[in-house]
Amino acid sequence: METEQVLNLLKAKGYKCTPQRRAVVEALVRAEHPLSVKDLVDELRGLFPDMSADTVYRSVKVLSELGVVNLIHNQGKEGARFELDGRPHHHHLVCVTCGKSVCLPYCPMEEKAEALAKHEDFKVLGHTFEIFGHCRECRDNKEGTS
Amino acid sequence: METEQVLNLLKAKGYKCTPQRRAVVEALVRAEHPLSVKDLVDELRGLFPDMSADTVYRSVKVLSELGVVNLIHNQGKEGARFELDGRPHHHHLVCVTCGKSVCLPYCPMEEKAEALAKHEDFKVLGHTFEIFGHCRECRDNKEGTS
DNA sequence: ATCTTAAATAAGAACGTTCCTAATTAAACA
DNA sequence: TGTTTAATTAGGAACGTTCTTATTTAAGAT
Repeated sequence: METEQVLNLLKAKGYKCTPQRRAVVEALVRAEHPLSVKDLVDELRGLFPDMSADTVYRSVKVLSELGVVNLIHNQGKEGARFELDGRPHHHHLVCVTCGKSVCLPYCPMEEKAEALAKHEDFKVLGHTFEIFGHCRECRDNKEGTS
Repeated sequence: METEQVLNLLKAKGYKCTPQRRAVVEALVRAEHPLSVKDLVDELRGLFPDMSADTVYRSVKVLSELGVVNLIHNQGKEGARFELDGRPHHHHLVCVTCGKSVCLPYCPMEEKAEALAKHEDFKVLGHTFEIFGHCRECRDNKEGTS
């Protein structure tokens, strides 16, 4: 997905297109892997020396409400990560050692879960699903150093 | 599940049985619904005036590692909640307005997810799955006041 | 081009949670 | 019973995230 498409979507939904937001979108478009808020702030401080972390948080929040960005919760000490969503909704395997995430082409909501929520007369807004553990590489490294 | 069983399990696993921990366990055994850390701290300050929040966090962490306590992550502003796990592993519907949670007799890991993680050669440590939205009551209240 | 206004911003306070450190204490053993 | 030791504790610092407030600004209307 391209920067202008995202910005048009923002406008269409009544959001303003500020230089800071454009920069956040551009950084996400450029990114090869999911970015943390710290990644984004550090990168964007080059352009906007007093860009606040809050602006990044609010930008990615809006973008994920629009479905343009995926939020990857991290169990570990590291914070959340964000990626542009050029593909259908999906979830992640997250390595608690190195923080890397692998996309999972599976969503439990498409199965029984949605029906169960309906059954409880619950208006669903969203859901989380993540698997965390150790990736192959981190397990190999541990063996090597022990 | 009863307090002494839990404490025996703690001992059996090499954890110490401190008065603070006993009190945390007793509070969870007594509880009718999942408790937040604040709930626990407020309640236990009666017995231990300078009980720290950290002690509660560490206690419930140990208990959930032992599989005795379930952690319910909350998306809203309110923090996590904990409940004694007397039943098989399950997940929750969480209302983002009132914070209440409803147990969901369903776990996506039992289905395709486990196989997909294996396929990525990923050593699974755990997972999260929660559905959030508005419960019936909160939707009714909103209609009434608007 | 200017005015108006609702939305976005930066800064820092606040909140939930984790981490660090020094002091305390439960449990095992002499 | 007293000693030793590793686990646990309280307290506060630190971290990620959200909220509050006062200021700025993009976008639409004049």
